[in-house]
Amino acid sequence: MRILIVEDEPTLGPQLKNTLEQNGYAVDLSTDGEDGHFLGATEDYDAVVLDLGLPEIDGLTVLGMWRKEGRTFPVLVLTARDGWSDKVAGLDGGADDYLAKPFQTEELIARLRALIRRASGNSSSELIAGPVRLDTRSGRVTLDGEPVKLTAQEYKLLSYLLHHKGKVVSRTELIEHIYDQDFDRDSNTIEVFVTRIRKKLGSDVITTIRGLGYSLDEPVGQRG
Amino acid sequence: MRILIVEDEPTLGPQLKNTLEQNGYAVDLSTDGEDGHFLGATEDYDAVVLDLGLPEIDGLTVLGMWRKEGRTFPVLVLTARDGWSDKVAGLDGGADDYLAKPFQTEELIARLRALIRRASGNSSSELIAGPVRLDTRSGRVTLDGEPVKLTAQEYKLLSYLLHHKGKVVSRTELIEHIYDQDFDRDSNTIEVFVTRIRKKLGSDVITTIRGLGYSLDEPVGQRG
DNA sequence: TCCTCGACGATCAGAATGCGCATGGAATAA
DNA sequence: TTATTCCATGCGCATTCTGATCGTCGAGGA
Repeated sequence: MRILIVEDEPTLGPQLKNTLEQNGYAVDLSTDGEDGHFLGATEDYDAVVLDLGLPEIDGLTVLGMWRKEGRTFPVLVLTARDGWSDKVAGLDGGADDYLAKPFQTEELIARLRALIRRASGNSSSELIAGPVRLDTRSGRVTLDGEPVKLTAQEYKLLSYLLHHKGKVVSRTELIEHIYDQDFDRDSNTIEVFVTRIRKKLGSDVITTIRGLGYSLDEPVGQRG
Repeated sequence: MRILIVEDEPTLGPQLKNTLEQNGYAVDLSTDGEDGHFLGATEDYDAVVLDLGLPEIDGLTVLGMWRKEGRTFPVLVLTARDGWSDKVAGLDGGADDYLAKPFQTEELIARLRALIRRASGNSSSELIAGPVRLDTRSGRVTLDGEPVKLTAQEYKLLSYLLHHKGKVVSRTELIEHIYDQDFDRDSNTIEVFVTRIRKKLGSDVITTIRGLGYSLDEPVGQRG
């Protein structure tokens, strides 16, 4: 899952980025409205954390532009003030959730998780595909009930596939959502991690659609 | 489905081509207006992605020329962000849809899909012929509800026939729309793939019109 | 109506291609 | 150091293409 943070405070921004990365997200950080807007318009994010009090362009304006341009990613709005009116304005302006500063990072993470879950149409925090279960809250993965130890990247990849179960996910899409902005697209890392995951969880968990990408639901073999 | 991209930016162009090819399209890329116009005038495309800001000849001019020459393929116009007037001019000039740069590739793909669907007169993303169903969004094919695994080329061929249900499609037309520019036209690959598809989906799905080509609905021979 | 012939399409098997997989080792982070 | 991630290489196999052969349809003549 890839997240954009638009936050100008010099300490809070990097700190958030760090925390979220430790929680298994790929994070891009932007410190002003213009750059932030550009990133949100070009790159493909699973969620955005947007501070309303930005220099240059106001956060609400950025949000409005995104929505006008048809961007649908969930946006979590941060505001400094007691800003009750800000909250209203934010939600009206197309925000999906709202958090008043100061806040505890734990809460931010919980809310982000919920946003991403909702956006991908899942109702539970536990994602299931056959014998594999992934709990987005604890970050644990089990196979037939047995806990399995996944590395960070393995987890990210599996998580993204689980969030888009049934859909064919191209290698490009995986790269875009697992890594942040600057990453060399010409490599076979995705294949490597798919191989690793298959070794740990069984080879039939992830289906290869040759020439297109990977998928989680088995495309053939249902009966009735 | 075959698509022409006219885009001069050295990174965006190839990247788009790559993405679209991963999504099962045959793609030709042209980097300037003159060449682009020539391709659009001579070859047969299912849709065109046209950047307005081109060197030499302006994109709008190219579009105008095509329309004057009687080209009817749907055109998706790309323009720089502020270009509100560009949008109006583009739509007036015969464009079918409009996307402001920067944009997300996902959205481009979705819009292209919609354009091609509309151009072929289909209203749903699901194409149906008898017991066969093809969902253009997920790329899945089912026979009597059972999922069927098709290879990339098989899928392209079937997809084109479904988009032109009822029409007799010549072998040449199929080759032109399934492969990109440079492909040896003298081969019997089409026959081979028709055979393969018939094996997977039943021999009565595709009707042979001797001397002309293939067809999906039998144009003659309904009863009652 | 039947037969013959020619042309076109269908099918098959082998060859070639290219994609995806696996592995080991280098680079990096913890 | 140890674990993880990344990269490069070679290999295997599914897919695609080619060429040859077989089958079938239809026209024309008797």
